[in-house]
Amino acid sequence: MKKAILRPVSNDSVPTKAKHQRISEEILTAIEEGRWLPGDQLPAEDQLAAEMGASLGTMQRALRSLVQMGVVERHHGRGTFVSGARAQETQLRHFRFMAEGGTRLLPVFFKIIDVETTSESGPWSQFFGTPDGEFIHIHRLVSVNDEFEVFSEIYLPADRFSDLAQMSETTLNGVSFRDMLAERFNAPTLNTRQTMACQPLPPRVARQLDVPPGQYGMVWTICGLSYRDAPITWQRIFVPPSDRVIEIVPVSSNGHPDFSEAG
Amino acid sequence: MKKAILRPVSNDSVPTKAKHQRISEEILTAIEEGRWLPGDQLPAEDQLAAEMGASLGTMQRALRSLVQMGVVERHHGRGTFVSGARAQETQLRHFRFMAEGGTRLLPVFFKIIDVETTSESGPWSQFFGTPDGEFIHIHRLVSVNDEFEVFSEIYLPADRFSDLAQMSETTLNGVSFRDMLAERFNAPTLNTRQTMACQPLPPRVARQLDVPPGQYGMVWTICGLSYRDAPITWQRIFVPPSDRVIEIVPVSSNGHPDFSEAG
DNA sequence: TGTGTCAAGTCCTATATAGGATTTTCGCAT
DNA sequence: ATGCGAAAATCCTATATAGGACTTGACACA
Repeated sequence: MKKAILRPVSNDSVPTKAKHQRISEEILTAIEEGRWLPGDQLPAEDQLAAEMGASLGTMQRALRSLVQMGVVERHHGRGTFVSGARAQETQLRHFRFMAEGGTRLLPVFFKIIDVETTSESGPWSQFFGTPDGEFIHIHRLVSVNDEFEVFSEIYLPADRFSDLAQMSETTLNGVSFRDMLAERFNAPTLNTRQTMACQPLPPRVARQLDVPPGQYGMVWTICGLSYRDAPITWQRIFVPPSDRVIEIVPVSSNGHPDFSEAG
Repeated sequence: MKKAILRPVSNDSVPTKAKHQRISEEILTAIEEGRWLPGDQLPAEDQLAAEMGASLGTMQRALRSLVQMGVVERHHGRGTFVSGARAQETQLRHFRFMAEGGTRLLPVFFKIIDVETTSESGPWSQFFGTPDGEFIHIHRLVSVNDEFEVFSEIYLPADRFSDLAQMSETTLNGVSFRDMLAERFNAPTLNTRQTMACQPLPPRVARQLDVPPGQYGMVWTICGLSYRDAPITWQRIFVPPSDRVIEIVPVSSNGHPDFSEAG
């Protein structure tokens, strides 16, 4: 290629990003670092544009993309706000439980079985990228709509969430981890990677769920990601089969107004 | 409200849509009606803008949203094209099969077991909104990576796809329905609704898959939607458990460059 | 024949600007 | 106090315009 020769010496292989992208990332970083907290109102778009040396149109485009990511919300005539845990309630569950008619089932009760700290390695340590790290490991029984129960285990990096290990079990009981992590640790779950398989339930789980040993069920793995896809939770949920057809439906990842601009 | 009183009489409760949305829909309609076919190149953006009486910026915004929907593709310096089946290959599978290491498994072989026409009602007729309609009903064995097999049944509305019923089984053997419907019937699957459950496999399925009767497996329902969420396929897939941990991973609905503008 | 250059076609980014729509605030008259 | 109405703050849509970047194909030249 001739052009390669003609290029200036500063050939940063990174193909310079568009301004609206850089702005979008800059704002994301600020939120990620907690300089703006969930619920906070951002400066007005024209003010932001001026501050960051961009035109209004460019700033609007950057903000639109943040809206799509679920990081901020904009309200006509009111302002732009950092999304809180509440806002994400309906978002980003790739799956959710559903009854036969199509009505939605919600996890209503979380009962802690035990909390321990471990440095055991496994898929979770791979997910967190810290093979020798310490993890908080929590077993829970989750009741869905008071109708049936699933067994859940969660791994969290111990260093980042050390405060959590010291919370009493009674404090943790009954709360949604996702909400708690978003509210108390500025670690909202913005995206997930999930896998699912049909396997015999482990003996311990079968015992807890009160099903026969060797019973098949669904094993559902959920990796929770936050800003910039930083890993925050590794979770495995064991779902026993039930004859009242309980289903799991996928929800699109950005929860979103799919194709919001298309109406 | 004062303003309500001052409003003109033509109070169409439909809150007038934005121009870029109307344009986006207009183009979508044209594609939907086959006035532009998959692979076709659309006029240049400035030309389109002129034709439809919009500014360049507005047209670009409309086109961006169509890109996000997966309806068209734009290539810098080349043009804007209606997405074909090929383009959707990586898109919109909420789930896909995956081996333990994370490598992807692809359905490689489709073997037709039988094709029949039925007016039986069921969840499919509800999905299509035609309780008394006729449906083409096809049973297939699908081989994934030559490693394991799943059993699949598909329902299609007979009126729309009558040509299909007349195709010979040998023609249908081995093809992906999604690709075939997109290419031959201008009915690309742009979105899906899926549910999953862990249940005993029906006797017939267990026999076909060569697993013990009563064996638990995953029952996976996929409703395929096309332009404007028009229903096109109702499919149910029966997956036997396997000890080589076969998993199913969700893929975000628009397949996309999730948060494409954020980098 | 192969090669390099140039031009046309196309999409992409960005700006400045104007006006409209929605929500909140606040002062003022009752 | 209460309610009304104007003003301010904010987001939303749309336009016109300028220049840059990528792709393709034609044409001249070796």
